[in-house]
Amino acid sequence: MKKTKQYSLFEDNSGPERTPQQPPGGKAVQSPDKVSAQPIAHTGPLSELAFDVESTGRDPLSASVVGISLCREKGRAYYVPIRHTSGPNVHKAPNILRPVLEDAAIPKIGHNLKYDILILRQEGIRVNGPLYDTMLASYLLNPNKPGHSLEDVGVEYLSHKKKPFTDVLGKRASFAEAPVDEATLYAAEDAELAMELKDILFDALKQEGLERLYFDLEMPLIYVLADMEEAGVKIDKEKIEDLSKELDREMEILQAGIYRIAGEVFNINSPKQLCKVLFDSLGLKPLRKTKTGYSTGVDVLEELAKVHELPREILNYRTLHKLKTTYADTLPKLIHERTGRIHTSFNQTVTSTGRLSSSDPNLQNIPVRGQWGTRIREGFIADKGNMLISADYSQIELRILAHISGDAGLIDAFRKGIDIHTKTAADLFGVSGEAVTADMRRVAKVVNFGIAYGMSPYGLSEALNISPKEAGAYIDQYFHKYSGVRDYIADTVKTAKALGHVSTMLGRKRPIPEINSSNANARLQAERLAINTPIQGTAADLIKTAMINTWRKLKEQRCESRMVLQIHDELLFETPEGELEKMKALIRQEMENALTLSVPLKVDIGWGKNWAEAH
DNA sequence: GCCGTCACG
DNA sequence: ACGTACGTGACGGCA
Repeated sequence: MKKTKQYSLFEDNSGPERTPQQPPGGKAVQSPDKVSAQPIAHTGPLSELAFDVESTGRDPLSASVVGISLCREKGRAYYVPIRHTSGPNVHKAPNILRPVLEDAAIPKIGHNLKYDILILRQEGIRVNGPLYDTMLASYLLNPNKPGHSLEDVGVEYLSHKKKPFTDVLGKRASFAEAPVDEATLYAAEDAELAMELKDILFDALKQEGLERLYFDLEMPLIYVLADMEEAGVKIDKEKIEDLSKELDREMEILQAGIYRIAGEVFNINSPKQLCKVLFDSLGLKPLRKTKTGYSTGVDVLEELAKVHELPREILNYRTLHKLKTTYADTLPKLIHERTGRIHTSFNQTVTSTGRLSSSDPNLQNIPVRGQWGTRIREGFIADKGNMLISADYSQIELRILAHISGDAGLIDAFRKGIDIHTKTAADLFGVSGEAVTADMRRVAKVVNFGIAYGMSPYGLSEALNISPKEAGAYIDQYFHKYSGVRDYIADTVKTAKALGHVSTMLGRKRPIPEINSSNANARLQAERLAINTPIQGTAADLIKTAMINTWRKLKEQRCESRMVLQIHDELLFETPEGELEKMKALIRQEMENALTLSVPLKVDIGWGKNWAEAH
C-alpha cells in the first residue's frame, strides 16, 4: 500500500521569513531560529526522518524537550528550538512535529531511540512506526564492544569525531541557555550523523544476516522497554525504611561482637584492615591472593570459619551491610517525585550474550535469598486494586541445551516431565530415580549448571568441595550418559574456531576473538564463552520474543495490566485484580509458545500483593 | 577510577 | 605448567 499522506512540516509561516544560514565551508547544517523558518518536508511523502532530542536533564520522565534536530536527507540537518525561544511558534512546534513523529508509516532514524521516545512522551508526543536505531545496529554487529555511543559508532564507521558537548554547553547550566545558532550546530550534527550511519549499519546488518533479529526482535522491543521503564514499579517506602533501621540495629550488634572477638576496633568494610586482623593479629592462614593482597572473599571466610569464630561474623555483617547500603537505604530515595514509583533503565546494548541489563537502579539483582531477601521483596508492591504476577521459565537453560544439543536422554526427560536434577543424579551415580538421595541430587544440580558454563574438573571440584579427580569422574560419567551434549560442546568449539563467532537460535552472533589464541588460558576462556553464549543468548532471544508477543496481546485486548520488570528468565506484571485470571492464562500462553523447541517450555506463575508473595 | 566484594539470573 | 564456571551492576575503600 502506497502512502499518500503528505506533510508540510513547517507550513505554518506565522513567523518571520528567514534565509537559512549557510555556514562557511558549505557544511549543510542550517540554523533556523524559528520553527517556521525552513520547510524540510514541503513536498511528497516523508520516506524517513532522522531525529534527535535535546532535553533538560537526564531523566526522561521529567526532562523537557529543548529542541529537536531533524534530518530527512543527508547533508541537510535542521534544529527546531522549542524551549530556546519564546513566541508564538514555541508552543506550536510540538504540535507541528507530532503528526510526523506519531505517523506509523514514517520510519524514524536515531541513536538510542528509546531515550528520545521517553522524553517526547513528556511533551505528549507518542512516537510510532518502524525505528532504525543505529545504537542497536552497532550492538548486533558486535555485542562485545565496550560501548555504542553515537561518538563511538561515528568514529568507527565514519571516522567522524563529534563536536564535544562541553563546547556548546560551556559554563551554562543547561543546553537551553545556549544561543540558538550554537545549539543548532551541535544538535543538528547528531541527527545528521545518525542519518549517515543508518545506511552503512543497516547494509551491514543485512550482510551479516541480522536483519530479522533487528526488525522482528530488537526494534519492537524498544517500545516494550520504553513502556516498562515508564511504568516503573511501586515500593512501600515506610516498609523499606523500617527495614533499614532494623538492619542498622542488627549490624550494631554484629559489629560489637566482631570488635570483641578481634580484640580491636577496625573498619570491617576495608578488606585491607580485615586482612591485618585475620592474617596478622589472629594468625589465620591466607588461602588465596588477589591482585592487591590476600583474599577475604566468601569462599575463603567460609573455609576459615571452620577454625575461628570471627570469619562467620564478618560474613554475617557483610550480608547485612550489602542489603542495607545497596537496597534498603537506596531504594526509598529513588522514588520518582512525579510518579511515586521506581523507574529502572533497561539497557539493550550492554551484554555480550544478548541479555538485557538494568541500571540506575539495577532491579535485576534485588535480593531473593534468606529472610532479609524476602523482607526486601515484600517492599515491592502492587498499586491499589492490583496484584503482581511473577512468571518464570523453569530450567530454561537446560531445556535450551536439550534443544540445541539434540541429546536424546535430555529431550526425553523434559518431554516426560521428569525432574532433571534427579534424572542426572540417577545417571551419574548409577542408581534408579527412587534411590536418588538429596545429596546426590545436589551434586547433579551443580554438574548440570556447570555443563552450561563449560566447567573444568577443577571448577567443579571447587564448587562441590571435592577433589578434582572425583569431579573429573563426574564429568566423564555425565558425558558418557549425555553424549549429545558432549558432541554439542565439541561441535560448537569447532565451529567457533572456524568462523570466529558463535550464534544463538535467532541468529544473534558473538565474536569469539581468542578462540584460536596461542595463549592456553585465553583460548580455554574463549571455549567456555563459545559453549555458554548460544545457551544464555538463546534464552535471551526467547524471553525477548515472549515480551513482544505478550505486550502486543495486552495492547490488542486493551488490557490494563502492565509488564514492569524482566529478570532474565522471569517477567513481573502489575495487574488489576479483575484481570488476574485472564492474565495468568495469557502470560502462560505467550511465554510457553514464544519459540518452538524440541522440548516443552514450562512457566511457573505466582501472584500476590507483593513480589515475595508472587514469586 | 580501580579494586574487591557480593547482590541477582 | 597454568588457572580454573557464564552474564551483569553497585557499594565502600583507597590511591
